[in-house]
Amino acid sequence: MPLVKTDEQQIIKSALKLFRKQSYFNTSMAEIAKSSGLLKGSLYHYFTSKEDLMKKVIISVHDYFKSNVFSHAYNDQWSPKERMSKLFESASHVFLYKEDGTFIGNIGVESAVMSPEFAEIIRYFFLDFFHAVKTIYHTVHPLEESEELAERAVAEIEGSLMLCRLFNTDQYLKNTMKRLLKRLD
Amino acid sequence: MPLVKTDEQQIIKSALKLFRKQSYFNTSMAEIAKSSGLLKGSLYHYFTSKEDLMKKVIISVHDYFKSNVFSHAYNDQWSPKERMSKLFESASHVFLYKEDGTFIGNIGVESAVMSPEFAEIIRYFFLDFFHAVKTIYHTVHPLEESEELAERAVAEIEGSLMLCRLFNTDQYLKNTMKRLLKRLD
DNA sequence: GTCTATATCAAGATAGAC
DNA sequence: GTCTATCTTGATATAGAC
Repeated sequence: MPLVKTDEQQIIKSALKLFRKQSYFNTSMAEIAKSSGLLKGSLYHYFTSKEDLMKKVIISVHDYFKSNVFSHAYNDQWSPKERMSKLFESASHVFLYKEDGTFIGNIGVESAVMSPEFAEIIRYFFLDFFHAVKTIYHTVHPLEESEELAERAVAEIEGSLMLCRLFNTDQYLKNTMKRLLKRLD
Repeated sequence: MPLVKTDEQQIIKSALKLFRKQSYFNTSMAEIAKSSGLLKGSLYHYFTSKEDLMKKVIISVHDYFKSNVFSHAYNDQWSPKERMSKLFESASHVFLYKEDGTFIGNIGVESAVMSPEFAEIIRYFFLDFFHAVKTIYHTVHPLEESEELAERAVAEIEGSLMLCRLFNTDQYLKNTMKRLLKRLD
C-alpha cells in the first residue's frame, strides 16, 4: 500500500465518498470528476474505465480495513475482548461515518450484482473479515464454533448496516456490536 | 389484492424475476418487455414509468409476504415454534428460489438507495417483517426482549442472504434459520 | 495533466398507425 | 393493446489542442 500517486488516491477517495452516498450506478464519471475538481475527460488519464476505477476503490477500502480494522484481531498486546472491541469500533466508525447526513452503504454488496469480477474481489474482503473475527473467537471457543460465530457476526453486522441505512439510524449496528462483544464472556 | 388485470400481474412477475437476478439498475425496460413477449413501448400502456413499475413490483412482493409468509405468525392453530418454522421456511423458499442458477437478491435494500420514495415502501415491508417475528417471540419472551430478538433476527436473515448471494451458496441462510428456531426453546 | 469537443450508445419515454 | 418509429437525455469513452 504505497503512498505514491497521491492524485490517483485522491480521486479514489472522492469516488468512494460518492459511491457510498448514492451507489455505483447512481454516480456518473462527471460527478466523480467534479468532486475532484476535474472534468470527466480527465479521469481517463488515471483510469481506463468506470469499472477500473470501482475496482481500485474496492481494493483501497480493503487495504484500509486490513491496516486499520482487521489488524486489531492479530495484536497480542490486548485481550481478546479488547481486540474485538477495537475491531468493531473501528469498523463501525468506517461503516457509519456520516457524509452529507447519509450513512455509508455497503458498497460491496450493492456492486456484487454488477459483474463476476467485482464479486470476486469483494469475496476477498469478506474472507479477511471472517478470518479476523474467527481468530479472536478462537482464543475462547473451539475452532469450528469460532468459525460459525464469525460467519454469524459478519452476517449480523451486514444486516444491521442495511437496516441502519434504510431507517436512517445507527441503532441497529450499535446494538449488534454490544451483543457480539458479549459472546466473548 | 385482487386477481384482476392478469396481464399487468404477469409483467410484474417477469420484472421481479429480472430485478432479483440482475438488480433494478441493470435491467432495462426493453428486457422486461421482451420477457413478457412485448416491445418496450408497450410497457407504457401499463406503467407510467420504470419507477412506477418498480414500486408495483415491491408492493406485489410485500403483498405476497403478507399472505404467504408473515401470516404464519398470526395463526393460532400452531405452536410458536411451528409458526416460526413455517415463517422461516416460506421466507427462505422465496429468498433462495433459484432462477437461472442465481439466488434472489434483496431487491429492497438494493433499491432503497434509489429514491426516498422507494425507501419508504420498503420500510413498510420490514416493519411488517419485524412485527411478525416479534409476535412469535412474544409468546415466550417479554415484549421488549421480543422486539430486540425480532430486529436481530431480521438483520441476521438479511445479512446471511447477502453472503449467500456473494458466495453463491445457501448455507449461511440455512444455518441462520436453524439458530433462530433455537431461540424459542 | 487538464482542457474542449465530440463520438457513440443505450436507456427511458412518447406519438401515432394499426 | 401492441406495434413501429422517433425523441430526448445522459452516460461512458475518445481525440486532440494547450
